[in-house]
Amino acid sequence: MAPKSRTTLSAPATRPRRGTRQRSEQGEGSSQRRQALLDIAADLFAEQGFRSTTVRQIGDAAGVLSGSLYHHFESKEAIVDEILSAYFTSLMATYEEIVNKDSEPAVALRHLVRAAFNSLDEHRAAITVIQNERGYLNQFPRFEYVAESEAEVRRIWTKVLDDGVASGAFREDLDTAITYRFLRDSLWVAVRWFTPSGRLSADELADQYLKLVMSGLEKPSAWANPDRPLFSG
Amino acid sequence: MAPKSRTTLSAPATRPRRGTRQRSEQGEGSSQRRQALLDIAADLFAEQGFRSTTVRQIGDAAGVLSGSLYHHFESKEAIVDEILSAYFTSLMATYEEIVNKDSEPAVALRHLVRAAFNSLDEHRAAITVIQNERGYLNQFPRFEYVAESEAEVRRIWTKVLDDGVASGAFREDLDTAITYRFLRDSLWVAVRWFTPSGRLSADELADQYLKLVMSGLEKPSAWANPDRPLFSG
DNA sequence: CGAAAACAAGCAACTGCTTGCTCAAATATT
DNA sequence: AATATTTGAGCAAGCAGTTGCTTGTTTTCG
Repeated sequence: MAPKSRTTLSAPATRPRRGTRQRSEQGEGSSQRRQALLDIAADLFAEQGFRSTTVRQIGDAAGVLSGSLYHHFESKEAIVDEILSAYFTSLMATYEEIVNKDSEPAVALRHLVRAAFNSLDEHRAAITVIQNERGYLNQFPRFEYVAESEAEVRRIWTKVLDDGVASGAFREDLDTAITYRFLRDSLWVAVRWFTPSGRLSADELADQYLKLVMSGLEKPSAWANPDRPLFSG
Repeated sequence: MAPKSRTTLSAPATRPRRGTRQRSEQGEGSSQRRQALLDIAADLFAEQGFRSTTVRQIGDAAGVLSGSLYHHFESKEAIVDEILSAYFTSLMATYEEIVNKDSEPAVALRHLVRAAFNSLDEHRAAITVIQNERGYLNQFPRFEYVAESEAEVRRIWTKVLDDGVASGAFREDLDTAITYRFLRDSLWVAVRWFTPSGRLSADELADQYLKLVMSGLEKPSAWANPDRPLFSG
């Protein structure tokens, strides 16, 4: 698994660069078979991580010899690459929609939290791989976009927090940088135990989480209005 | 790295007791060299994970050929085993001390949180490996104690939360099981970014965290006493 | 048909681990 | 003190199996 100076970038990269003939619309070709293989690989990556998953395991799970995978994908790395880019593309679209609404910070935060929980199941593999293998992937130019996208995500969340502090919705002594890390960690790591078939749905879990995070563990003191809303909006 | 039906236990079986004195009950011997090798391996495990770290990398980092490691350790698994058991032994001792004090739930919680942050640096490798490789290690009887210890940890934390709800210190509508998971996740995953040489010390970070988690993001309403303590105790 | 998909076989590099040996320092015996 | 023995630590070489990937051929099927 040497770096192997392949220059292809992320998924939207245009060149299939496969041999002589360029079959129409290849590369991004979306045969169902191809997508099925991606899903199978994603499941394994989510379970065992990227490095610890072998191409032979992927082949076995797909009922195919490992060599046959290379008819569909350039390399094992190309497989995660597609999984990761799909995740970030989807995530960024969701975020765009949320922040473009220009809602109150507390409302925007709720939308972000819900979006996070709702993405856990569909993008389990991407989230797991990024968490467990960020350092490793960072070595490769191919995966530079991962760090860039993460920075963008951080900017979006932090802005919502900062806006909330500025508008008086959140406590003014909030360290938004650290708060973001706590939120991000607890949200994304939930990928390890959250399943939509469990006791709580993604939205219910998001609401539980918001209640905890907005109002805290502590019981409101007796002299405080017991009916005050958990969060405004 | 298959489970491998564990046939040879090697050395101690055949060898008769050494002459006059017997020390070094084999394996548990703790020369400084041995400890140094453990530390080196721990750093690599923390950086790359257990499965992705090779014995040759450990050897290289120690300035030794990989084969020489087997003079000190039975196997690569034996190395993580020692790292993990050391962690749990230390953690349980700390917990014992905390819960034996029988303090108020909010105080006990604070102690638990501080203990968690303070363990991050010293036990970085153990915490990282457990997080990223729990599923894999669970396959082996050798590592059964990991799951058992984790369950014990969960019991301890959950009891503190339940006590807090019962005593009225924490809000009564708290789902303590879910709350524990959120707390655990955000605390333990901080191992990825926390360094004691950073902006905040472990205790300072613990206090930031407690402030967030006890009182929440939301600004106390105007009619509430602005001087109410963040947590009692 | 002819393209898409899979197979069979294998390569070079790497995996955890074992073996037989060296060698200096510590310990025991004379 | 001088000699003999044991021990701790390591090296060099290599094992059997696994890794990602390649190549040439065969099957499947619209």
